Amino acid sequence: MGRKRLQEPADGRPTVHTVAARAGVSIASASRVLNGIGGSPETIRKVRAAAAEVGYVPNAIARSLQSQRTGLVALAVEDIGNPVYVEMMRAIEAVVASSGRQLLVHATGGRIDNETALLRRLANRYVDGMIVSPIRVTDDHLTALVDSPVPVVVVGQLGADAAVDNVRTDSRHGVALAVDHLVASGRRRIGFVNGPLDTVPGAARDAGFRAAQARHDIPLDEDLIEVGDFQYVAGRAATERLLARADPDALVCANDLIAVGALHALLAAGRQVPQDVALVGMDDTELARMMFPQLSSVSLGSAERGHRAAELLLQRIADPTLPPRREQVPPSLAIRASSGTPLPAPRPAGPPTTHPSSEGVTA
Amino acid sequence: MGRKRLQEPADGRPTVHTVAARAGVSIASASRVLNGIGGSPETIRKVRAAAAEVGYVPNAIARSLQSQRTGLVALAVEDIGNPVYVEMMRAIEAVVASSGRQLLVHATGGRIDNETALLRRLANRYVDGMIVSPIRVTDDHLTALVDSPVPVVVVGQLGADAAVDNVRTDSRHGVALAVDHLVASGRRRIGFVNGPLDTVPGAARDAGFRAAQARHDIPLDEDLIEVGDFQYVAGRAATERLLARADPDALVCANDLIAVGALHALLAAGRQVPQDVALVGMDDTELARMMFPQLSSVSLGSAERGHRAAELLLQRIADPTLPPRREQVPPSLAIRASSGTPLPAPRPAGPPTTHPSSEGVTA
DNA sequence: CAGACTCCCGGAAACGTTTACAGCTATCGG
DNA sequence: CCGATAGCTGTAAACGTTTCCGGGAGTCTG
Repeated sequence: MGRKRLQEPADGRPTVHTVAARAGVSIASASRVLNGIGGSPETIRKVRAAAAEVGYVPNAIARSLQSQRTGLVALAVEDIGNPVYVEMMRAIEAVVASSGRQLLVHATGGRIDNETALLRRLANRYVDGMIVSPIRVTDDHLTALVDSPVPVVVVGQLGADAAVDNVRTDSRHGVALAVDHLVASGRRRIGFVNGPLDTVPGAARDAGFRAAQARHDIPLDEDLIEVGDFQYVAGRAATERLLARADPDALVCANDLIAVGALHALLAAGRQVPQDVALVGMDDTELARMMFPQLSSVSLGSAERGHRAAELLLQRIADPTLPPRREQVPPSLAIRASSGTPLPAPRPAGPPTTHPSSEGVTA
Repeated sequence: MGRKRLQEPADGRPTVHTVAARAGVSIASASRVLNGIGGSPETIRKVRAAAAEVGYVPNAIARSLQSQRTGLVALAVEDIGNPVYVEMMRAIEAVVASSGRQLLVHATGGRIDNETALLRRLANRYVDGMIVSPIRVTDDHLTALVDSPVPVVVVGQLGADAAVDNVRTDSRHGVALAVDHLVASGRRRIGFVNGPLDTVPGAARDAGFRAAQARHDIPLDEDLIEVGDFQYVAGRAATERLLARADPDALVCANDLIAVGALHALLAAGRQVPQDVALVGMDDTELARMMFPQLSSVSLGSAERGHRAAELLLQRIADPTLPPRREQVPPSLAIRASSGTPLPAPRPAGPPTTHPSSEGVTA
């Protein structure tokens, strides 16, 4: 009796040993019954009873150590306050749930160390896989991604040849869609409110805007370009600065949060939207439809990207030997009240300020 | 040699055994070096080298099984799309990070089974503790909360005597603040757009509205009360229904998402805010300040509640024998442009529709 | 009625880590 | 020069679970 294993841990919580002892069977039998595989009726009864009496609840950590899986998948994004990530998350969640797993989200808050720390911690087996959408990518970061012990899928641009599953869009082209639309509506003094240039999306959108202007032979006026943060407050402030020194007849914003800030700044400055200034956001989140007037916005297919990323991840979890793959989702433009009705209206349209329809016209 | 432990698991990933063998030391020494405790200079060198060569990365699951902690804390909320939870999350994150842990968020989507499933899964040791903010509470739920293997703190109303740490606010009183303010501004036909009555907050706010009306001797007009969902689209639809049958001069909304929907519906119907209809939201999220005009809103102290909940949780993790505690955060009212300037303006105010200040006057 | 087959059970190994313990060597004080 | 002490080291147990394997009992078949 002396060297017998301690049945009740100091912690007081029952283990499978506790219920096995109480039921008078071996831990193997207890485990089998608790997992619903085999066992004679009598054994089943005894084990179930014992488990109920002591309030047994299995230790998932121990189970995972044995089974080498946790049933959890993580998503790491910059900022959950941005509705675009919420939409992405919902799409991912749907796919992940269908595989019987649960999704956990972590907001990195753009603290890059935080993100790598998370990678190192979570990826070390706490989760079966991970989806990351970094807006800044360092080398340190990249190696952490590549030799993660657990499958990782990246949403967003990444160094060309990184050996990681990757779902991206073409936000340069997205900006071009917006500019084309505004030019076609007769706008010429098109302003651009961007996010930080040292982020991957910020840089891409800047390049896209300049290229589009050039393609339309519009001379570039740096006064019409302003940079802030990918946030509402910064977008509003940036727009105020821009309006103080220039007089745009249209504004392209690098995301919807910025666009909402711009709308606020415009209205506060007494400009009418879209009569005086046409406004186009980006990401096409619910936020764009919540505004009055509703905002035109370039969809970068966040939900679609999330969906694809989740599927890539599940496939890689199922077969880790798969070669790294890359998928691309094309942008599209949803035209709504904030940038006026398309010039030759194909169908009878009411006045733009009354009951704008929930559905944008997709270009 | 026959019964020697397998050094390279089928998986191919190196374990502490791999590096120990490669360094020519015992696993104990290897583990010590890797954890930075002790070891002769020579041993340290050899182990470090071996670890680097094979690309060793420790298995966090195994470590947790041994140490009985994971360094993770989870937050489970209804809907991350609602900015109120984002604010709460940020506050929680700050506290949790200061304890060296990381925060994971799960959106239950209101699927009650999902929430209990999450509780049972995560709480079974995957995380060191958990904060839950349920909007519907069933018995099943409650028992899952009470006998969770891991500390749990609930944010929101809960059955009076549940033995769980709990942080709440008084949203009945919050609604009263809104009504008082509107009545004081001379409004009499006050409408109310609420969320589902079978949710805890929905029921509380309904009771609060009725009580406040009664206190002001305003006869209750059921036509002025409408119920939808705690979402933008539902709020807009509910407001449209309400406007179709009644003519309010003010509207109280059960949260900011609903309030934004209401604003959209009002503007689309040609009503001026606040001239024709004064509007007050609830939760005082960033969304309220993003609108034009900015929305008055009843703050339920979400950030503060999150902060308190996180501290309660950390304390309970440190000492699980603590008796269950309950804390209460009082509501307050932020008055902004959507409900007009307070009648006797204490300081010179510009016209309400120009550049509304970012700061509301707190009642 | 013997052999084959099925079903159930318990012992023990395994997942990968940390750590208590004991043994060893080298150093130091007297 | 000897005993105490400090610092390293390796063996083995532990965390709580699942699962392989061999043995025993019962049933079916020829």
